[in-house]
Amino acid sequence: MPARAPSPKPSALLKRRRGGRAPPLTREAIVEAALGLIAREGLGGFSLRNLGRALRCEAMSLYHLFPSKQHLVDGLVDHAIASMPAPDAKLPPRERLRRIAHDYRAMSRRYPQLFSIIAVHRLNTPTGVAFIERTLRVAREVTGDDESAARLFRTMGYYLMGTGLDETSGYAKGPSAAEPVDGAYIARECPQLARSAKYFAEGEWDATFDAGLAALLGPAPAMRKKKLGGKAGTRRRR
Amino acid sequence: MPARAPSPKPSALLKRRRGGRAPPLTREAIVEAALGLIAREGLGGFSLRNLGRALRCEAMSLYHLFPSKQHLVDGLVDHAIASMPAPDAKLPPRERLRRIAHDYRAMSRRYPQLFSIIAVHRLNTPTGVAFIERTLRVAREVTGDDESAARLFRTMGYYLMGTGLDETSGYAKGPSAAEPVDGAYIARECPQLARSAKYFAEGEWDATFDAGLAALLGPAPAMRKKKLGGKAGTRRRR
DNA sequence: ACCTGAACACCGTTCAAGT
DNA sequence: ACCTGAACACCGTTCAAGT
Repeated sequence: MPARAPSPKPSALLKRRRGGRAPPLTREAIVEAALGLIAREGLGGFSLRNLGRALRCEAMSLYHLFPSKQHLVDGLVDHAIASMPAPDAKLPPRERLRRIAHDYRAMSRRYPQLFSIIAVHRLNTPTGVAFIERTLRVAREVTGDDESAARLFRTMGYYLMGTGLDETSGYAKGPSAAEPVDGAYIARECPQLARSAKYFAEGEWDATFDAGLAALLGPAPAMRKKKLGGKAGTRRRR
Repeated sequence: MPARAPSPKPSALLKRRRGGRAPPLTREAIVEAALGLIAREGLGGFSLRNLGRALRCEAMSLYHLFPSKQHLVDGLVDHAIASMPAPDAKLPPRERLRRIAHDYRAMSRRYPQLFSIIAVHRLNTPTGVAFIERTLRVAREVTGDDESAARLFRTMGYYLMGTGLDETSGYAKGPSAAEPVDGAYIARECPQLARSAKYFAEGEWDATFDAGLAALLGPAPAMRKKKLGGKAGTRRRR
């Protein structure tokens, strides 16, 4: 807690909104502030009281725009889902689906702290079902029948969920055992894990992701420039 | 909260442990009680105070066996990981790896409420790294080289993580939008989603899981009895 | 050595009250 | 109409105290 109002009368600061020229509270302002708060402090710091402090209002004022914290979380998830671009209609269907997978992964990296909520949140808002419908239609173009399209959508979704969670909250950054084993123990007891460690490093994540995606979706088209060294990677930004 | 001590003096009940013949508190007893509490009430009900009530002791007594709630969570994850059987050494490597995947999925269904914690928990206890080492060795037998083995382990892990989360906490059972769209909206705006709904039903989960696993790992060996209708499923129990 | 219970610094949410 | 702040029923954890 570095800079938390050294003023002796914090209530004077909190009054700013009503007395001063502060813009009125809006849903968008609250969503932006919440995303910033989560990005800075993680989900552990995401409380309505902290959010009120960031917005210079009382926590309970937020209930005027969002009837509960759950409604606000829905707004955050919608914001993240809506941040994904529409797939480029000029690409062949299989490449469009591959792009969607890369765009989803890019989204998980744009909202790393929020992603553990996004991953298991039902997408049954208008924004959410629009994303699902759009993706299912591309899958249908790829497979040519509804059943295979549904299964491809689902298995690709499992894979994207797991990848995003592992990369944002999992082995690399997630909660560790309170008393983890040390490197000497690994070297002694787990030789295959020791030999695998270099392929688990962050620099290998792109190649691993593309390998799994190719297995689920079919191989990517031959690279235009030869001999890139197998580092396909996620190139698109947003 | 159906049956919560109608007695007018709950403190008398809490005293039972010290005065009576109650067995002493052990780590195992606490882990079992915590798993039961989570299974009954979900992670939302998993507090040290509730756990103390289930064990008829003060919440603070738990600190004697586990220095923090995080240490207890490590114990729960270890318990779940240790519940998976060792793979049958008589099977060919690829089938052994497929079994491990099915065993992991079975574990996620044995601890559905806990699984959202298991999925992102680093497995760096002795039990955890033993599971990783054992699985990596099978993957190494399948691929024949360390790099492909590491990537196969990782991508299969992503897939298992996503599957387990989706089946235990995701679209089917997970948190819903506070104000979801209704069926009429889906039928009108999302025809491909409407056509896909039947393949998303719980009865299709086994077939979908096996389809994705076959894509990542290679097809399962031909079924012994012909014309089973594509419903391979997860047969082993534990 | 093992367990207790008051206390501390937090939560989300309700509600009567202010302007 | 919009915002406040006290209050309620919870958290994990600390700590001095009991037996």
